[in-house]
Amino acid sequence: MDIVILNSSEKPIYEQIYEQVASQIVNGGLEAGFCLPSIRTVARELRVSVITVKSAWEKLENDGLVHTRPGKGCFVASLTPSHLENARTERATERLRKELPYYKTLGLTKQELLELVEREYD
Amino acid sequence: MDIVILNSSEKPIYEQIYEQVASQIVNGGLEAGFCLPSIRTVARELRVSVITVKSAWEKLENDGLVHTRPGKGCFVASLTPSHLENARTERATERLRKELPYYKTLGLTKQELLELVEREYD
Amino acid sequence: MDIVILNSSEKPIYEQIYEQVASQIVNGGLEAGFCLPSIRTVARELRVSVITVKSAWEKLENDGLVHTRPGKGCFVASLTPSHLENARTERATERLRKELPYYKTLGLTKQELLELVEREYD
Amino acid sequence: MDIVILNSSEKPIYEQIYEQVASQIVNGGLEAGFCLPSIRTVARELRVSVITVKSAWEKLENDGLVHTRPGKGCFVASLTPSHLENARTERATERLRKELPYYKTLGLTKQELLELVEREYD
DNA sequence: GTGGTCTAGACCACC
DNA sequence: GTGGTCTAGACCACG
Repeated sequence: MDIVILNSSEKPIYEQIYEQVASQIVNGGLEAGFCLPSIRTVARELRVSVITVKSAWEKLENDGLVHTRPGKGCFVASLTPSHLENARTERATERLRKELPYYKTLGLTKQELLELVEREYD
Repeated sequence: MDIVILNSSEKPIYEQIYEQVASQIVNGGLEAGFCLPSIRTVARELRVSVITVKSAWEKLENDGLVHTRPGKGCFVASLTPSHLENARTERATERLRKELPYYKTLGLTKQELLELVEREYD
Repeated sequence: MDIVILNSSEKPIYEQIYEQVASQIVNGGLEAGFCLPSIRTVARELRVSVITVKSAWEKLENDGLVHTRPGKGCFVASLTPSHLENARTERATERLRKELPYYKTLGLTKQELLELVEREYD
Repeated sequence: MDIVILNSSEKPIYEQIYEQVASQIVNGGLEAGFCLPSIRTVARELRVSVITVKSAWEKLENDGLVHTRPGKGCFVASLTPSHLENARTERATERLRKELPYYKTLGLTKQELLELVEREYD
C-alpha cells in the first residue's frame, strides 16, 4: 500500500489516494480478497482526515473494485481478468477523453499527437 | 468571435470561453492585432458575468496569446508562425509529460496508448 | 420538495432524504432540468448538517438521477421514459430481494406471500 | 444445528445466525424443549466471537422462540402449531405493512407488485 | 449565492 | 479493533 500525496497537486487528496489504490488493483498489484489497511491506519500514516480516506474508499466501492464490510474491513473485489482488462481500458479511455480537447484546442492533428506520444513515451 | 457555452458541460464557463478563443488564435482564425470585443460586450452576449469573461481574458494574457491595453482593449498578440508552432508543441509536450505516468501506472504499453489515441481522436 | 425526516427511523438520515427525492424523480414528480434546492437550503430547512444532504445528493448522482454542476446547482437528469421505468423497476426489485429472505425465514411459501400482498395492499 | 456463515454477506454475522436458527424453529426443524448448544460451543465451531452468538440468542429470546435458563441452557420454546402459525403471519404482515409505502411511492400498482413477487421469489 | 474539499471530534453497531 | 453516520466550522473555486 504505497500511497504518495502531493499537496502541491491540484487534485483533491481523496482522488490521489483513490487513483493510486485503483491503479494497484487493476494492475493486479493487490490480489482479490486482500484486506486494505483500515481507513484510520491510512489516515494516520498519510496525516489526513479519516473522512478523506473514506471518500477514496467509497469511490473504489462505487467502481466495484472493493467491497466494504462494516466492522470487518475493506476487501479487494474478485475481478476476472477480463473485468480487470475492461477496468484498465475504461479508466485510460476516460482519462484520455478528458485530455483530448486540450490538444485539439492547441491545433494538434491526430498524426501530430501520435508522433508526440511516440517520441515522449520513454 | 464565435463562442458557445454549454451549461451542461462539466467545465467551468471561463475555461470554455478561454479554450475557444485560444483555439481560434493559435489556429490563425484571429489575426495578430485583432481587437477582441470588450469584456462587457462578450458578457452581455453570452449572458454571463463580467468576472467570468475577465477570467478567460486573463488566462489568454498569461499564455501570451493576447495583450491587454487598459483603456484601449485586448489585442491578439503578434506571433510569428514559428513562434506559434513552438508555443503549441511546447505546451502539448509539457502536458503529455505530466499525463504519461498515469497511463504507465495503469500498465499501458506505448503501443496500447497509441492505439487508444488512434481510436479516441475523433 | 417535500421531505420528511423521521428520527425514529432506523435508516440514516441521508438515506431517507435520498429515497424521497429519488422517488419523486422516478415518478416524474420532478421534471428533467429542474434545479434542486441548494444543499444549504435543504440542510437549514431539515435542520441537518450540510454534509448529510450532500451525501444524499451524491447518491442521486451515482444513480444518474441528477447532475451536479459546481457553482450552479444540482439538476434533475433527463431520463427517457424507458430509463425511468427501468429505474423504478430496478429500485423495487432491489428492495424486494433484500426483503424476501425475511419472509422465507418465516416459512412463507410464495403463495402465502402473494396472498399477503393481495390482502394488505390497500 | 446447521449454521453457515458467509463473510461475504452484507448481513451482520449475528443476524445470519439468528435467521437460520429462527427459521429452523418456526419450520419445526427444532422441537420444543430442544436444548441449543452452548454459546461457547457455537462460537468455537463457527469461529466467531462469543458475543456475536450471544446477540443472536438474545434476538431469539426477544422473539419468544427460545427460553434461556441461566446455568442450564437455552431451550426451544414450546409453541403450539397455531401459536407458530399466528406468530408467523403476524410478523410477516407487520413487516409487509412497513414496506408497502415504499413500493407505492415508487408508483407500483398492486398488480405490478404481485408480478414482482411472482418473478423474484425463487 | 453555489458546490467541493478538508478538518476534528463525536457516538453508534459490529467483531 | 473495524466501518457508518453525523455534527460544526473552515477555506476554496465558480458565478
